[in-house]
Amino acid sequence: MKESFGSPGGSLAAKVRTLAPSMTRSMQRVAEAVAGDPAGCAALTVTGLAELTGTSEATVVRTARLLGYPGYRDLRLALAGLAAQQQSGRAPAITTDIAVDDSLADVVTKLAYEEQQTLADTAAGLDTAALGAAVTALAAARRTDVYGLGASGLVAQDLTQKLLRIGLIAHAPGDPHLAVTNAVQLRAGDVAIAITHSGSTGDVIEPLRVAFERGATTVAITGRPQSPVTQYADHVLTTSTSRESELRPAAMSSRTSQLLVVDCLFVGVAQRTYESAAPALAASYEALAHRHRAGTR
Amino acid sequence: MKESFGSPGGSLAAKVRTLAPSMTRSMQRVAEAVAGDPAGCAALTVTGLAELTGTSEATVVRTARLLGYPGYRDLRLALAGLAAQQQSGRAPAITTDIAVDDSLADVVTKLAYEEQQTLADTAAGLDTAALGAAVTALAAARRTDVYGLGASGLVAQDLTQKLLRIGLIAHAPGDPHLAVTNAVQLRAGDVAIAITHSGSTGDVIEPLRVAFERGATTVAITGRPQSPVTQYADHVLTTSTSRESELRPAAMSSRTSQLLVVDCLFVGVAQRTYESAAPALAASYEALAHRHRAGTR
DNA sequence: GTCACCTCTGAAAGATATTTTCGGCTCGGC
DNA sequence: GCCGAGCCGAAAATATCTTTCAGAGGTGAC
Repeated sequence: MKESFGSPGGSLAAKVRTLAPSMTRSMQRVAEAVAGDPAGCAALTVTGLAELTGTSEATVVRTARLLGYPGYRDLRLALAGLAAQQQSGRAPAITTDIAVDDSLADVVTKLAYEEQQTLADTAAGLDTAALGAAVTALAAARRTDVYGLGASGLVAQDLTQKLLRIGLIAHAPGDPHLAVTNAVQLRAGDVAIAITHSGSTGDVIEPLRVAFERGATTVAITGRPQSPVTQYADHVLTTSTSRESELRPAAMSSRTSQLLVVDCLFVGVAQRTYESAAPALAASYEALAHRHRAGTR
Repeated sequence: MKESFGSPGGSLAAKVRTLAPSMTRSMQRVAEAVAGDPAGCAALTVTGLAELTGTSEATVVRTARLLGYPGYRDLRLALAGLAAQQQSGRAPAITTDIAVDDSLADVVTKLAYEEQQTLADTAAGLDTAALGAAVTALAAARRTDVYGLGASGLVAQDLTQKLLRIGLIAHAPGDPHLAVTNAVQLRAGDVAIAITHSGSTGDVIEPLRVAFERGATTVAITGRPQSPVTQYADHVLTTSTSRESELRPAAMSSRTSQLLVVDCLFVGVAQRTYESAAPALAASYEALAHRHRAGTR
């Protein structure tokens, strides 16, 4: 299952981070060079870049392909564009990681900044076509299952809650065994969504595989577009991967990224089914009102 | 045809005008095409541009030379850069709400933008002193309860998961009755956190009240600093409230905001308890590793 | 520890794109 | 009408990019 990134203009560094794990050593060297000095690399031919990174032309081309371009030529053009953009638009860039001795005010600033960055990267890297396909499938689904464990499990529940609110039928089984038994019930026209950052969480892949084989439309939300989970996904939605540090585990940024994707799905579905979604939203709001005490003091 | 002056690449149109008189007819055609649609021309090969302008490759190359580039290849790179610059120069300026007939690409952009906004607002409005007090209490707590329902319930679970990962004892009872029975067990030195956007969710206030009366340190994470829940809170952490629209319920932005606050709490606590937190984090990471299948390629 | 297998890697062949060459062509002047 | 100057494009020559293929290196099984 191959998915192309939506906008080639999106942050290249983010793309490199996302795909780095699925790269071989020499490809990583090339990717690093490219992400580190776009302007410099744009001036080089395949051969030049191959020599600079101590690899071969073939590897350079392979890297370009992995980054979503048809070949090196196109990567080079994109690089030139990127360089020009950087030139004009000076990024402010808070570079340092969160340290043990940072003040709380620093922590707040850095966390907020990094999450903003994550959001921007995700938005830039999201494949609108795949998103559209997923939305269409969801809007028409008889029922929807959402699989996710750990931090991703919360995202799965979030999506489920939202879909229920607009009158769709959705489940987010937390127990992997139940997930599989649920998946068996799916058939063509139903939708199954797997959420996993690594893309290789067996307990999440398994129910998706079952759903896939039962003919349901399957969607994977993952940070690794080349990972096992995508084998069984009709549509792949890529979340961004930001560099992690000891104090800020990857789970944190992947959650932010996943939530944005899930929100987009939700809003998309709500648009498509507006006629029924709007009253359903209003109704669920009403139903909760009496649970909140009156005043604000 | 709009051209931006001043930027290094932007002078292309000017260059064309200056040199036009010394150009032959077919070269002018090429120069015009290039100045008129840099982005489009950047996508073409020599042959393509020659066909488009009804001329030959040789003429295209000659034109490139005249414009000051060593050959067409370099002109093309410059063109790509120019196009990217024009692209980015266009201010996005997202003002409008998400509408029913927005394209998915618009939805993605707007959602990302609004969430970024929410993050910035939250970071700016966060009371560092209260945050510090809450962190101190958490770091020293014998045990911690986190109360939240609905969307806030997921945030509560998120915090709980994280605290557990660094070796603290935390619970996020989902059932309001259990929450109260849990709260009864708390005493001085323990911490109770209530998460509610409205600040007036009875089922969340009640356990916090109990905890407060048992002498535990209580924290409220709410969007309404004047709401009932704050009566029983030693420390109040305010989340931002952005304007909501029909397609983007308040729950969405409050969740983003709440998660940032919760992340700050977590990182703060991890800093304070670094000695024990670091190995605990590493250990939980290890434990999960075998749940992920090997390959990614 | 050894073997078989699989993946990664770069050299070289093959395909494209760019540059150069060169001869035909047009157009103005005589 | 004839001549020359310079413009123009077809095609050859070159550079660049892409693909193929076989060896290197690592990994897991036995």
